[in-house]
Amino acid sequence: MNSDASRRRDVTVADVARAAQVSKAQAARALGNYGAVSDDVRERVLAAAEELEYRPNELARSMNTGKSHTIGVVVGDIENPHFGLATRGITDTAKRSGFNVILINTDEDTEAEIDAVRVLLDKRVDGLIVAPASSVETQHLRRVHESGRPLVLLDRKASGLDVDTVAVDMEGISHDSTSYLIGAGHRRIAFVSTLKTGEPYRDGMVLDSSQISDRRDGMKRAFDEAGLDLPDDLIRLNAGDNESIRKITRELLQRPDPATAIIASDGLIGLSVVEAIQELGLRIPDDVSFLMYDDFAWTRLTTPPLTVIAQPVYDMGVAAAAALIRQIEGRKVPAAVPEFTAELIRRGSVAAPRVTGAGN
Amino acid sequence: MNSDASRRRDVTVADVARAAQVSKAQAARALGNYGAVSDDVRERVLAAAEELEYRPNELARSMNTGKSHTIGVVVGDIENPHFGLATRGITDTAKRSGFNVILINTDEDTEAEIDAVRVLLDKRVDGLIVAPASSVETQHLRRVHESGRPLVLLDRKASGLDVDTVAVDMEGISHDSTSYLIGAGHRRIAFVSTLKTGEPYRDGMVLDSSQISDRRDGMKRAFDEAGLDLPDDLIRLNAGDNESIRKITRELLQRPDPATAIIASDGLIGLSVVEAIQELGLRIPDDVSFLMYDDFAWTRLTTPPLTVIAQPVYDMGVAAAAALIRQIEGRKVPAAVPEFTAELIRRGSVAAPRVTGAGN
DNA sequence: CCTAAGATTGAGACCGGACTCACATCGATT
DNA sequence: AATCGATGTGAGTCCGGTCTCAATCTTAGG
Repeated sequence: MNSDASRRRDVTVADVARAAQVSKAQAARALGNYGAVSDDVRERVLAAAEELEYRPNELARSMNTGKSHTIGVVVGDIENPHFGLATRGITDTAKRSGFNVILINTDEDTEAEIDAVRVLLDKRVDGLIVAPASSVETQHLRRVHESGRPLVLLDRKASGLDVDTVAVDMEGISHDSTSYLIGAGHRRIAFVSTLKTGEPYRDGMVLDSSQISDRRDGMKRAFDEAGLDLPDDLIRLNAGDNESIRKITRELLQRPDPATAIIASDGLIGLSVVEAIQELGLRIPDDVSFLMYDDFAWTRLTTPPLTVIAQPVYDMGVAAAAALIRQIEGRKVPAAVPEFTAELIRRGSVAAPRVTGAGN
Repeated sequence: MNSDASRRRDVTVADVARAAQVSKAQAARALGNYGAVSDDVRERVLAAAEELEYRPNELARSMNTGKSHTIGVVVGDIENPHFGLATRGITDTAKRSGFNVILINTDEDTEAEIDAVRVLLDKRVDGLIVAPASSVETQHLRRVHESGRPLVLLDRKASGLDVDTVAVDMEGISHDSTSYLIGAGHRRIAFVSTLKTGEPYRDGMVLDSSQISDRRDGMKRAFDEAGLDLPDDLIRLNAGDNESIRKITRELLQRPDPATAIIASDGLIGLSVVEAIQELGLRIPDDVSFLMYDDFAWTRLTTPPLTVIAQPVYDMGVAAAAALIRQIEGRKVPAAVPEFTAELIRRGSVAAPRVTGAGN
């Protein structure tokens, strides 16, 4: 009928108003569903809008409402199912409340994170959910918080930053699972984490990630309670790619006084550790016990199925989004973020350590 | 020093201009790095901006440039590592070119997809990458394309829609892997997919997803070439949650004329199928051969390691983003999207079928 | 020393909605 | 019939940038 060529410009309220023979203001009111509009006008405007396939420009709308109905999510790596699931919880919840999600990956790099936060702020997101790469370098997050922009932290705390934080009680679960290993007879328990540090682990070292330092603390408490010393020499940081993790694993198991149990700090590391163990021809749990954080579905399929520490990741994503949206919508009630607890799921990868001559 | 209270309003060019004692226009030019500005003015403006911690409002900028530097990504489920990895490829590439990503999940529901596309368009994204839930219901995508908005499809084609599509040659790899199974002696080869349909599979049925129908075609060709008939009764659609997949698997293996090999159409399904096989007390590959799409890392850890069809998912994400950005930046050269091919990685889950009395 | 090309600069329009304000309209109140 | 609060309605401003345009300043060539 009319101009069917792919015309460039979008249809605006002004166009609709003209077609409906009313003022721009009236058209805007009818379309935006606010103010007073007579039935007659509303009908004509809506009909014209339909006819012209009018779609509001959310950008323009955000301009003067100040709300973009968008939240920014900054995570280390969506490729990691842990974050994938959390992100799912966030997006599901956001969508339910009419919010969209802009996602940015940081590769656990603080510089990238600072940049991501800036970009998101420039885009005027209504709020931010961040899984901070560092619990120490947090000035950028502090600035966000001080500027009054809603902010919720996921997975890790930020030292000295009093914001809603959705995370499990890592110290507790770390303590419990370590005690479990100690109870099974293990003394040489290794812990492998990706946390990047300039130097290898040593006692008393300040760890950049609350998640990791809490776990270390939990392990230490468990050892203390058992009247034993935490084997500092078996705590390994800087586990990066598959290759480096396998190297670390080999080292842990082939040293003079080898680890009899290994705890992997996440599912991706766990994968490589198990691979390395298999490559060494060792058997789980006969030769070495294994336990990892993240209850990925595949852990049920290995032989033996793996004992893991399950975190309610999806629910945590939901809670983070809910808390953020609550802040955005300005409910005064802080309505404390629920506490989440991790759970030790005992499958088959932990057993008593192989008895060696040392015991005699 | 100055007002330290958390003031609400953001700093604008006008504020900076005032502080630098120049006109708004000049300040904007200095900040936006366009037009002619004297060194003196530039310095003062930049200093003032720094001092006031000025940050441009990207929304306002997008308003009149018409570009949001944001691309919309619509996928079935980021929780699925397949999409997680693809998304990673997209975000990495986008970031490198200065684009941000808004992500929306559809749960493979066309209604949700239509909605997602609309929302993204309203937000004036510069372009869209969509993994269409359906290859048949594609009017909404066609409309996007016709409106001239850059669009790239991922993983699946949309019938009759001539847009850049990043996908592997499914028919080919399906043919090859089926031939491989046939070569190993299998005749009763099952195929399990999540594709939702109102009714069970029957010969000649139109399948909603190009991915699935291509695979069916590939299987059929392989059987044809071997002078055999494709066992229609072993093609199962509507595999939903873990429970239903296990049920389907049990049924496939416990029927009178059971499947001797199962192909899972993605890694999530594969997981449940393997679980069900283990629950039945059957062994892979002695009792039943198994092969799945998606080369997830954990497939190396099971006993035996699984034979899989690997797709260069990350690279496909990269290619999709690159193609989209190319469109956005208006390069006339179509620069055809590269062809991707999947690869059959033979690990240990395929063997000759157990010899039964039937052969005599 | 004069003039024109080129560099600077400020005023103001504009993007597409939301919203304020002043001015009708209109049935209801007394 | 005069008055009043409750709608309806249109003109115009604003949000925070970009960009056009005309005016002003420099500065080099003649």
